[in-house]
Amino acid sequence: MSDDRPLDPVQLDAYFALIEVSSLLRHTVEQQLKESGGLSYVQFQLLATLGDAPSGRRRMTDLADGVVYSRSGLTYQVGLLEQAGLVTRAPSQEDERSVVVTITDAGRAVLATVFPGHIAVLRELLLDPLSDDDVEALASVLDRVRAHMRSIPPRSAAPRRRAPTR
Amino acid sequence: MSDDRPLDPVQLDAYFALIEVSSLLRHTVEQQLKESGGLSYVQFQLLATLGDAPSGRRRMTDLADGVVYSRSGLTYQVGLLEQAGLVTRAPSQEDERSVVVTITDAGRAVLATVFPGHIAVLRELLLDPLSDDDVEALASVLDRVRAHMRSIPPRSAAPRRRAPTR
DNA sequence: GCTCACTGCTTCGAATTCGAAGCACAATGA
DNA sequence: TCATTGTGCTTCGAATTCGAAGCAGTGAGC
Repeated sequence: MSDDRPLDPVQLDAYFALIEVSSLLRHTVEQQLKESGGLSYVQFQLLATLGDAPSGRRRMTDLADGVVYSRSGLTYQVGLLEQAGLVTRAPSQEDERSVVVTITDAGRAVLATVFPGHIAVLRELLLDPLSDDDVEALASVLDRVRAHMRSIPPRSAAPRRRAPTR
Repeated sequence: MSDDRPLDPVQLDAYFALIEVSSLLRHTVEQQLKESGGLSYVQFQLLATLGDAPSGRRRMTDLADGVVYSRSGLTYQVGLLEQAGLVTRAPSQEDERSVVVTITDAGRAVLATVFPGHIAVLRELLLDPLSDDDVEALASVLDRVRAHMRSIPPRSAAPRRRAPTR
């Protein structure tokens, strides 16, 4: 099925540049977040996701999906946020298994504190060297890739306990 | 200096898409590497960098720069690769402080084993939904961003032991 | 109502990660 | 030459990460 020829230089370049740019961006952002609000990148993503949500709440599972993260890691980080008073955890009414996480006022406050610096880093590193058209093009291409990725079943789609080939 | 206005939706979208795409890509690639060759992503990057180098050797520092990684983490991972027999470590002749890492034949073999699957994942996730022009555009924009990032002094550029403001 | 498979989350241990501190060599300059 | 500063790497401890296993609660089928 899949094509064994090597990638051409432009494809390789796109790939390497993507990895390097996102790594560097993430590193810098992480540092800014730590300095200005004592947050890790994941914690910021979680708070931001919650801040966007209708009433500031989401189920653990939905959070994990939005953040590309392992379940256990999520439990850990949400635990830290809870300790810090930035979120609240409570079992769902509808489904006794689910846990609903809610952002607190303190959480929103931290978010507000951290945001300006966050945006400044984005501008400085990512946006400054690009024209509006560039940004548009980048968004357009990556949107398409993202949609494609989401539509593909994850590699280990095998359910938890399932007779293999039987 | 920096502009306090919020980002417009397209800019935000470009940013979020960049993060999500690179995270998902990295996750999937990592998994493929682990299955097919028992390598972590960093280990693969290191081997690939060495494989590209003139005579398969590089100093630790140069490796770290190419990979966006902490020094101590590099020491750890190179240690693992050495244990596995995929690289060799030896002090540099010219500078007694430096350590020169060299890829072994076994290392090249693993690289060769892993590569086809690696490329297949790239195609499947990243390249398939894109036209040649899209890839070209992506590479062009990200190249520019990468060059810009490299030209900016790292945030904590302060030398190791330095009187602060004095 | 019961049973059985599934889902949502947490706990556990092992592996990886980072930054700070330490060690040895190098280079500068008095 | 010798002190002083700087550079390259490693070691150390603490924090984070993941996957596997475990524990309820749900829901489908009988």
